[in-house]
Formats: sequence, structure tokens, C-alpha cells
Amino acid sequence: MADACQHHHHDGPPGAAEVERALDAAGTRLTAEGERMTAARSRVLALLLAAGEPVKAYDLIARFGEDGQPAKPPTVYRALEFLERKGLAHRIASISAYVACTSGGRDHAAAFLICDCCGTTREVSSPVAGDLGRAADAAGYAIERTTIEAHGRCPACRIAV
Amino acid sequence: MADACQHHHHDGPPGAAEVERALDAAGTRLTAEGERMTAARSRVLALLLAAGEPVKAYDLIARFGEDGQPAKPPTVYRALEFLERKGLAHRIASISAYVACTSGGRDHAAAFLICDCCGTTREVSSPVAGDLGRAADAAGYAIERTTIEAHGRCPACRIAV
DNA sequence: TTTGTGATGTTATCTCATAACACTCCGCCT
DNA sequence: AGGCGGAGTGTTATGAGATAACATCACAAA
Ligand SMILES: [Zn+2]
Ligand SMILES: [Zn+2]
Ligand SMILES: [Zn+2]
Ligand SMILES: [Zn+2]
Repeated sequence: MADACQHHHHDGPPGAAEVERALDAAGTRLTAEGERMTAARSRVLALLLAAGEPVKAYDLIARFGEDGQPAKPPTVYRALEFLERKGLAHRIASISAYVACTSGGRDHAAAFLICDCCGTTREVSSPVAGDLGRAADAAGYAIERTTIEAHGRCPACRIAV
Repeated sequence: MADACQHHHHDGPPGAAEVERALDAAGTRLTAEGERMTAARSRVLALLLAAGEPVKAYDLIARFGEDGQPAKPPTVYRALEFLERKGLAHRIASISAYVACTSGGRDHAAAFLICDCCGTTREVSSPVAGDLGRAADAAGYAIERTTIEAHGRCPACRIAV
């Protein structure tokens, strides 16, 4: 993450064990749904989980090979597209980055609180059913997907300079 | 706009007279604020107003010269950045496009209902004070700007195939 | 007129994302 | 076993979106 300030007070990226566990859970669920958790998909999800914050696609591409070899862009973009479709990852449009889903659900709408200072990002339940949904109803629109992202400062960065 | 279907039931782009009027109003307001409505800014705003729907940056670049000559990218991106800063235009992150503000206000948060079928886009008052604001408060985030975009089908496209 | 600031012109480059096509893997039918 | 057929990958190339850097210009204040 490009830091506007010096703080690095994330919850801390999950440890290897936690990543492993989340990965297993995702694989189990996908298999049950008749989908395949292939090597590329698993690797990209592992990178997202390990990062614990939004990651740029080309950073994933650079880190893809365990040996330091980068991947070809389509390899990663295909995996991202799949993970997003399955609700295991989300694209943050306002910063063109990707993040592992932290709400565990299947395909679902999500909203994000993004700290422009330290990069910390929180996924919160999407308020589609609320204000936006009412506005859409009033206008006669049938909503199919949403992009809801709020930028600002996280609690820690509000205090520090 | 890339049409998934054949419908073209926008409110219709505003006529030349309306564009001229909106342009004048914007110029007057900017002058009063000590800002300059330069040729490039005026031209880009005119193109956005005339389109009446989101336009890609490189379409603006292509249409920039009245004589058909394209502009250089920085010319248009600088104008867009200015217009956005002044609340006269908005960037729609989910489709990487730009649209003239239809709520007349100064710098302000906005939300959009976007029809994936015909491209019609409505700007609605941003629900920052609502659900999202509450989520941010609960998490301790101080919001500075938002990206709120809902994709789906407009009333007309819900009926037609 | 001088001088400083904001705006623009111009070139080059960077980042983000996808098209297209050949090939492989794997389950399934015969 | 043999032969589909569809999903997934590898690879090359290119399209689309955005900005860095620096020279120059316009304009109003001093
Ligand atoms: Zn999620
Ligand atoms: Zn922070
Ligand atoms: Zn607006
Ligand atoms: Zn429509």
C-alpha cells in the first residue's frame, strides 16, 4: 500500500496457519458447489488472504511464482474473476485493487471502508437494502450489483498526525 | 455507450441551448469563486453535458477538437480533475467514465444508478448520512469521500427484453 | 514592467485489463 | 481402451486508462 503516513496498524495480516485454514474452507466449499479450486486460483487467494488488505493486480502477478517468477497477466486476472464471481474476493474499483472477502459469504454485495492513510480496509455488510435500495426503488431501477466504497481515515490514523 | 440491447430511451441529451445555459451558469459560479473557466475546461464540460450520460475519457479526447482533432490526454484529464474537484462532473469508477453533475451543487458526494442495458445514468443524493455513515461511525472511520454506484436496469429496460 | 502562480502544450511512459488461439487436463460416453 | 467435449491454462500481443516530467504561456498583482 502507498502510505500517506507512517502508520502500520493493521490487525496484522493473518498468519500462515490462518491463511491455510481459510484456503481449505474455500476449497471445500467450492468442491461442494461443483467448482474447482485450481493451483492458480488457490495461489491468488492465498496472496490476497496473506496481504490482509487490498492488493493491485500487478502486485499479485509479480508475487505469483513461489520462486519469484511472475505470472502472465491473464493467469491472475482469470483467477480474480473467478474468485470475485464466487464471492471469495472483491474488486475495489476506486483504487483498482483486489481484496479477499472477510465476510465468508457466497456471492454477495459488499461495502468497504478504506483508510487512505495506512491502507487498512474493512468490509462491512452492504447497505443495498437501505438508502440506495430506496433510491433505486423510487427511480424504478432494478439493482443487480453495487460498488460502495468510502475513503477516509481509520480510527488509529484519525489520532496520529 | 456500449448497448447490451437496442433501447435508447434516455431523457434525451439536452439541446444546445440547455448546454449553453448550464455552461454559462458554471462559468459564472466559478468566476465568483475565483476560479477560471478556461477553454479546455469549458469544452470538456460541454461535451459531458451534451452527452447526457457517462463518457469515457478517451472519447472526450477524441471529440475534443471542434475540427475533429483529438486532444492530448493530459489536456482532458486535467480538465476532468478540475471539474470533479469543483463538483461539476463525477467519475464513475465502476465503468471508468465521467459524467456531468446533474444536481447542480458545489463539491458534493453523489451516488449513481446506472443501467447496464442502455447506459442511462441517474445521479441521486448520496446516502452517506445513512447506512454507510452509520457503518463508518460504528467502525470509527472518518469518511472523506465516497464511491457509490448501483448497476442494474432502468425502468424502460426492465420491461423491454 | 516585473514577477510569480496557475494553466497549458508536448513527449513519453506507466498501469490496468483483455483478445485470441493453441493446448492440456479430466470426466464421461461408447 | 478409445474418443469426445468442456473447463482451465499458457502465451503472445495489444487495447484502454492515466500520469510523470518539463518547457512554455497567460494573466493579474505588485
Ligand atoms: Zn465479501
Ligand atoms: Zn489508517
Ligand atoms: Zn453531482
Ligand atoms: Zn436502460
